[in-house]
Amino acid sequence: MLDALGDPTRRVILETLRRGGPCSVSTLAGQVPVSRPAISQHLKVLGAVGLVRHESRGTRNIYRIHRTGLDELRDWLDQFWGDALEAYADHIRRTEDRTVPGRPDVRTEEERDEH
Amino acid sequence: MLDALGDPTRRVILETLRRGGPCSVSTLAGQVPVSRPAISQHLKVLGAVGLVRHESRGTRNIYRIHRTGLDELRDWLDQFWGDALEAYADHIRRTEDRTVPGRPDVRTEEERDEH
DNA sequence: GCCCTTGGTTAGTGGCAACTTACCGTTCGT
DNA sequence: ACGAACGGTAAGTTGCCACTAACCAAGGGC
Repeated sequence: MLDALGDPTRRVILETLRRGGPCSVSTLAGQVPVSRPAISQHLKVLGAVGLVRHESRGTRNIYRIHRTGLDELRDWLDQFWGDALEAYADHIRRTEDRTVPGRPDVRTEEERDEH
Repeated sequence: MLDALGDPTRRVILETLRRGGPCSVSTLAGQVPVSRPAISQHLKVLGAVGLVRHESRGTRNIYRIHRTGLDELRDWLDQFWGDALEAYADHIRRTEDRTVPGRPDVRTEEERDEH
């Protein structure tokens, strides 16, 4: 998924499909500075992770953006965020009992965050 | 940004920071199957795109996840989505006048989507 | 003072993946 | 039926990047 989005030309392909709407492989190859076979290979990768769908129309294959992959990315992002915040809260909680007894404002190094 | 997330070991590093909270470089190197210099280089990349922040503590550098990069990713995702839908609507609108006159339910091939 | 720890940087190497060229099957037009 | 357009696949090359080893600088503890 993120591997698929990691390649710049694949992002250009997605961007082209986004701006121009559904498009055939040759047309796509005309707008992206790369050979047609390369486009095919990239589309294969993009299709494998659900970022793109294609539809045969005669000899032409029309490709379009598909939301499955993007939804997946969004879910990953949301979960990553939530879990990160939770883990951070845990981290604070873990280090909280290291407060020096009797001197509540003196703390171990690890609790201090930001600067 | 997406280039930074494109590398698997970088994602492992992020995941480790997410699960364990803020962490020093050596500790990180102990949990990720890669040498310490590699970790440093990856952290440099992650820091450059705002996915990570570090804080010097003596000789140790404590790294933690930073939201800037993730926010940027979310924004990109939202904008990409919105624009894609809009572009798709445009595409429909463009092909709409190709409807066969007098037979509103007969349409040119290009308007049909999903199967 | 010294030494050990920590970590960023450099130089060099290996492997992978992006790209092109060539080929082949399919489908449309005539 | 024949040729052309379209597009997927295979084979081969190249360039980039992830990784390691070696070196160096800065702090902390004794």
